[in-house]
Amino acid sequence: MEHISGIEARERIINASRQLFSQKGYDATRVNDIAKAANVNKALIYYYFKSKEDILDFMVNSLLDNAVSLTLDFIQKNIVHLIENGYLDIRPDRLHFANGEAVNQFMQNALKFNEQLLDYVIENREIIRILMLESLKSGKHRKSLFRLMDYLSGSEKNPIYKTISDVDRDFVFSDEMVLFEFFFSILPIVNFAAYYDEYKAAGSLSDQELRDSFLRVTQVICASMISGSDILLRNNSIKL
Amino acid sequence: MEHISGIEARERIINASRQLFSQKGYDATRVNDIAKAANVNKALIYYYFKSKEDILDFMVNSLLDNAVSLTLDFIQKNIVHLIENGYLDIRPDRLHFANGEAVNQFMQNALKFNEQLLDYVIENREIIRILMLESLKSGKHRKSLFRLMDYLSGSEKNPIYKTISDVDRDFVFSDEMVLFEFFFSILPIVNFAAYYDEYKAAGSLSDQELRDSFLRVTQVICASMISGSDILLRNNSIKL
Amino acid sequence: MEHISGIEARERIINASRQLFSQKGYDATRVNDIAKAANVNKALIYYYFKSKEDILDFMVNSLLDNAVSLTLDFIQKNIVHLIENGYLDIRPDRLHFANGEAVNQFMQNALKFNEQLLDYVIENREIIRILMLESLKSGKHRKSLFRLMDYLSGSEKNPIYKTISDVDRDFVFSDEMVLFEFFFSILPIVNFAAYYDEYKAAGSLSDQELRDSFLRVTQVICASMISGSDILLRNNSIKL
Amino acid sequence: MEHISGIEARERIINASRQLFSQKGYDATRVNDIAKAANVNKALIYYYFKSKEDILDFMVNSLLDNAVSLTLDFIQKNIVHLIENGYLDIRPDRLHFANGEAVNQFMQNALKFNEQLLDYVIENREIIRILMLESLKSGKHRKSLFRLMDYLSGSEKNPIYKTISDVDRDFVFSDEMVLFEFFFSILPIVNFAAYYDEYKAAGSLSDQELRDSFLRVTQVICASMISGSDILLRNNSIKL
DNA sequence: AATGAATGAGTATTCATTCAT
DNA sequence: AATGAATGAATACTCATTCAT
Repeated sequence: MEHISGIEARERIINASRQLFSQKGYDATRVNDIAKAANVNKALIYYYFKSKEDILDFMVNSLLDNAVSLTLDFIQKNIVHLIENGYLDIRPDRLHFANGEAVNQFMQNALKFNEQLLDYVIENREIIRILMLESLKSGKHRKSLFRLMDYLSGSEKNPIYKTISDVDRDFVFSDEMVLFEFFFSILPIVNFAAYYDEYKAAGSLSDQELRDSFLRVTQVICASMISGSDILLRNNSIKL
Repeated sequence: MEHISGIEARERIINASRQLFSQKGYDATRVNDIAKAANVNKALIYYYFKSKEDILDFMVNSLLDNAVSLTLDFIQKNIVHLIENGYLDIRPDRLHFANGEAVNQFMQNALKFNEQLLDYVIENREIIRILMLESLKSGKHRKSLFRLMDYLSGSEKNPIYKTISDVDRDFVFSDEMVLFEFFFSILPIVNFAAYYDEYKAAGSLSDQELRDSFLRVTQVICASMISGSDILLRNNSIKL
Repeated sequence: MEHISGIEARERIINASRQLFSQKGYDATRVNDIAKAANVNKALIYYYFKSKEDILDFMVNSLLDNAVSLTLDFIQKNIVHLIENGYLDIRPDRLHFANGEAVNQFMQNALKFNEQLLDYVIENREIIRILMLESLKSGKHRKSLFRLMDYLSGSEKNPIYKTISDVDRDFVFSDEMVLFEFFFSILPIVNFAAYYDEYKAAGSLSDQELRDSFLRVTQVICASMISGSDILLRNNSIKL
Repeated sequence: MEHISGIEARERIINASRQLFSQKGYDATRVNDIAKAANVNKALIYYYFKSKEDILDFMVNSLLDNAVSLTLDFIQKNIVHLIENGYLDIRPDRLHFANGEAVNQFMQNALKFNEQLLDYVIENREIIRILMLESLKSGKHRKSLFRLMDYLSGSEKNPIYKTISDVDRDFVFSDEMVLFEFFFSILPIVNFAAYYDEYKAAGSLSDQELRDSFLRVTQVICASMISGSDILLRNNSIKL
């Protein structure tokens, strides 16, 4: 078997694995099939990776690393700046902005971030699917998805927390805010990516419409966290 | 092997399967392990079920049937009644209520329904997990989760649509509303159930607190669909 | 595949394994070959044994157990009796007998024991071969052969030592005696069994002649341990 | 990978192979492991050796050649001289010496030879181990160890026989003597070397003590072949 | 002399399923 | 209804060897 194109064998193995893991799940994917799809000798897979699981680990880790750096970048460029200048105060229940101007700027930047994030997850939806699949099982990657949630918690090890904490000493994540963020922000995005193709096949929206619709709702959710919105969390107008 | 308790062998097989499928995923679960966990002879599994897949099918189908009848019941008892009496008009972007009284009644009933639904999915979270797991793969059950979305679409075959349509001839589901409902209502609940144990292990909330927090947010999302809320969908204040 | 004869499948697997391990060594024996030789389905081997190594373990352990019980039996019936009646005193360098009569009786019994032992090892020479093979490697059975040597050492756990010690309080194995016994008694017998077929093929002796010749030499070695023989161990006529 | 020391790659390959073959056996040794242990590229092994087996052959052959020349040297310098001068007559059952002086000289020289031989085999115990390991299998080297026995047989091709035969026309090896020599002289030495490390780990003797003990017993065995010893072979005092 | 990449044929082990009783 | 034994087809992984440079 020759170097068919410039894409190196190792690269082809990763691509084929991603596609197959994403389609059939890790367990149902056969190393044989990866070899065929990647057009390499089966043994070569073991030349580059210690085991089938090693391929999975590699992919999961790269994804998480990327997602986190994307988020950190946003916070660094936006939240930090607003807090430093006194335009934003993060309280347990809401984000409090100094004025409408600050709100507008935040919402605009949030939109940009969400657009960027959405594009990233849609592009990487195969790995996201794998990540979800594995996080639902009891194996090694059960907690992988929850690593994302860790970035919503207040630990010194959490770079996101630390970044905000450095400029806002009083800052604290409330449990309910974390839950809200996780189940109504992170997971919807992850789900959106994971079920993107399914959803598109089922619905009538185009790529662009689908993306925009989702973004709009994302902004709604985002807005609901801002003080002044009549949608409130705990101890507020809505009683259980 | 004797009848250790009154629980029949078939029942034990189903329980063991549910637990194992939920933990390790269908593919990674071995018929051998099911036999051991159910404390039955491996061959007996094939006496009760045609194949390993047959066990999965059985469980997925019973869950979906239950979830749908639960929802239909809610709609029958609430939505239908409100529409018939002219208190509610479902429009593409929002739910329009005749007065505050109607809103209050709706929100109260929605809360009851969500409580009921939440309890149901938490109790059946193992099967939900399996359902998610399988819906992420390309196999037979890939579309199982999307069957739920079908109940948000306007098809004569959809009993929910039909039920509402019977009392509101103009009624139509807008694409964006379906998307909103699916990604920000159904999927969060499904995810909540699927990740319930993981989330509890990671966070600090008790069963009750966790459930209440989630319900509160659920109400927020629900409220955002009601006209008068300042959170609006398409063609509204939030521009992309 | 049917029950071809009365010999059960498990038995056939063991026999085939013994033969193949003995011929080619454990590592060079293929589970496939065992299956063919035993005329069973390859998977059936894993029904009866956890792994290829498990078969080896089973065989090595049965052999050692048998050999030890054979030896214990001899000591119980002979040595113990002689010591109790004051006919034999085991000293660090030699066996001291009360009179020629005792020597004769001992030598006769030793001959019987050696005959029995020789027949046993020749019959089980395949496993002995395996045992030697494995004891030369660094794996799990490296020390298996040395378990035999343990029966020449003075430990309360050693049933042979204990048996003799019970009737002769002063009794002690000298290091040199153990070495002598091990390298010039046990190992020659083990080697004899292991190389039996090779030796026969190379030499001109019949089964009977070969066996008798070896026995005669065995007796010589045995006799050399008796006081009065002019062949002496440490601190004796032969100086280095 | 660079030339780490002056030891050439080929040398390092041989050393690594010897060690690994000796530890794990030929079959269980991987070419990969040899490459790592020798700190050379795997392909380089095939530059120096035709195949894995080729490495084994090389080592086995060098050992045997050395051992034989060592023995021939001893016979040339001692036995031949004694026979020529009429001091020694080799008969089927025993070595007959003309007088005590001749016996003493022989025993002294035998001791020297045994010391030399012992040092040689201990130093080369890794290869000896390999030789034993392979001689127990059915492969190409099954007969390697028996090549040593060939030097005890009366064939014109046997340089040892020829050397003695040249000075003692009546000389003949009796079958029983060959058996005695092989199982109670050659094999114990070979075994001693093969199990040297194991034995040392198990026992309490130092290198020096262990070597001396073994030598002493060797002399005992040697002495038992001399006429006048009361330990006799066939047709003698010990009857079966 | 040296090496990173590649490969065909295996190798132990597993697994869902079936059979005979 | 229940079971111990049996099986064909895989399955992940290995290994000695070769190739191209």
